[in-house]
Amino acid sequence: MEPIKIRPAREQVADALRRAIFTGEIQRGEELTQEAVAAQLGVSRMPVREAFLMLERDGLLMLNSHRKAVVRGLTEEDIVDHYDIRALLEGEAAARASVSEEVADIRAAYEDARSAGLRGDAAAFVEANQQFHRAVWEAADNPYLMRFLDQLWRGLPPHLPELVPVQMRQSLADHDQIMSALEAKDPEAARRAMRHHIQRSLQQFLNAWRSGSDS
Amino acid sequence: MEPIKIRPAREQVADALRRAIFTGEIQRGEELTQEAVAAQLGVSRMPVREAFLMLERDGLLMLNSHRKAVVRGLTEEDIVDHYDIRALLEGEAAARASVSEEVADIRAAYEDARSAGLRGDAAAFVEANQQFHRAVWEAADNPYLMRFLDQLWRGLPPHLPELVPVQMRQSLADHDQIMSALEAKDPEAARRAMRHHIQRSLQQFLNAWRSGSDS
DNA sequence: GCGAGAGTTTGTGGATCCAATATCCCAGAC
DNA sequence: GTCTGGGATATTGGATCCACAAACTCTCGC
Repeated sequence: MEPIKIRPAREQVADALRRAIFTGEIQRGEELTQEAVAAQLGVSRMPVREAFLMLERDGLLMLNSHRKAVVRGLTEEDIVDHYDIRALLEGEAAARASVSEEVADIRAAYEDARSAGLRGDAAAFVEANQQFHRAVWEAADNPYLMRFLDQLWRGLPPHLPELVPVQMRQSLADHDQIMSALEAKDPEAARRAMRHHIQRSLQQFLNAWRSGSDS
Repeated sequence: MEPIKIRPAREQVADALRRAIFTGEIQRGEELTQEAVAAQLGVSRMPVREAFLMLERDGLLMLNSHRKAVVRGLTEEDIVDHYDIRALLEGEAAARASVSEEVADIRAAYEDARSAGLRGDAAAFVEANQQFHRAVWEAADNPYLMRFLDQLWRGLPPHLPELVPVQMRQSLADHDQIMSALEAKDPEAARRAMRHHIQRSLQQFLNAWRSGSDS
C-alpha cells in the first residue's frame, strides 16, 4: 500500500468548476455566488471561497471585494496568448531536458502515449500525452518552470474531445521529432521541435474552438 | 478621482508574512500555525488560512493536509532557477514590447528610475525600477506573461537593501541598453539586453546573499 | 530498557454565524 | 419626468464553532 494523496474539498470544487467552464456549462460573463455553487455541489461556502481564489489565480474568474465572481472564460486572444507562453516555456523545458539525465523517463512516457495512440484509445492518449509533457518538465528540473506550466495546463481544457482523434496522429509524429532531438542531446533542436509541436496544436485547437463556440 | 483598490485582509497578511520571510525574521524550515500567526497579527485564523494558500502558490510555504505549514524559504539553487526563468520571460516581454505602441510609456518609467538613481534616492529607485520592468510587461500585452512575472517578483525580496547603492549604477547602465534597443524596435537586441540585465543582477544578488546568509 | 498501542493534545479542514458593504428599488422633491 | 436619498436585500469577508486527522505521550508488556 502506497500513501495516497488526499485531495481537500477546495480542490475538488475547483476541478468541478473548471470542468463546467471548459464544457461551456458555465458561460463567459456569467456571475457566480458562493452560496449557489455551494448548494449545487452539496458543500458549505467555505471550500467554494477557497476554490474561487484558486480559479482567480488561474485566470478563470474575476473577483472583487463584496461583488459576485465573474467568469472570465476564454477569448480567442487568450488562447493564442496562452499557447505562445506555453511554447516559450515548454521549449525551454525541452532544451534543458535534452541535457539532463532523465531522458529515459521521457522515453517511457513517450512509448505509453505512442501505444495508446496506435490502438486508438483516446482517453489513455490524453492521459499519456500529459505524462509525456510532464516528464519533460521534470527533467528540466526547475521548480518555477514546472509551476508555471502546471498553471497553464490547468487554465485550458486539456483537449477538446472532438479533436482528439485527429490530434493523435499529428501529435505522435511531433513527439517523434521531439524525442529524437532529446536523445541526440541537442538543446536547440529540442526547443524547436517542442515549439513547433505546440504551435501546431494551437492551430488545431483554434479551428475546433471556432466551430465549437459559435453558440 | 480614480477607483481605489481595496485590499482584503488576506493580502495584507500575506504581505506581512512575505516580508517576515524575506527579512529572515521567519527562518527556512520553521513551522507556522494559523493560530499563532493570527494571534500575532491580531486577526482571526480565516484570513491567515487564505494567505497561507497564496504563499504556497508563490512557493514560499509548503502545506500538507492537517499538518503545520513549513516555510520553504529559498536555497541558493532556487534563486538561480528563479532568475533563469525571469530572464526567459522578461526577455520575451522586452522583445514583444519593442514592437508595441507603448514604448513611450516605458521611457517615462525609465526616466523616473534614472532621476531617482542620479539623485541617489534608493527607496524611490527601487520603486521606479519595478515600474520600469512592469511597463515592459504591460507593453508586451500578454496576460499570462504578466501574471507569471508578477508571481516571480513576489517570490523574491525585490532588492536586498545593502546592495541597492551598488546596483543602481549598474542597473541604470543596463536600462540604457534596453531602452535604446526598444526604441530601435529591435526585438532580439531588446531580448538580449534584458536577459543580460537580469543575469547580471543575479550575480550581484548571489554575492550579497552568500555574505548575508551565513547565519 | 525498548517497542507497541491507547488516550490525549494540537491543529487543520469544513460548517455556521455575524458584520460590513454593495446593489436594488421605491418614494419624494424639484 | 428625472434625479436623489434612504431603506431593504443580497452577498461577501471575517469570526467562531465543531469534527476529524495527525502528533505526542504515557503506560504496559516483554
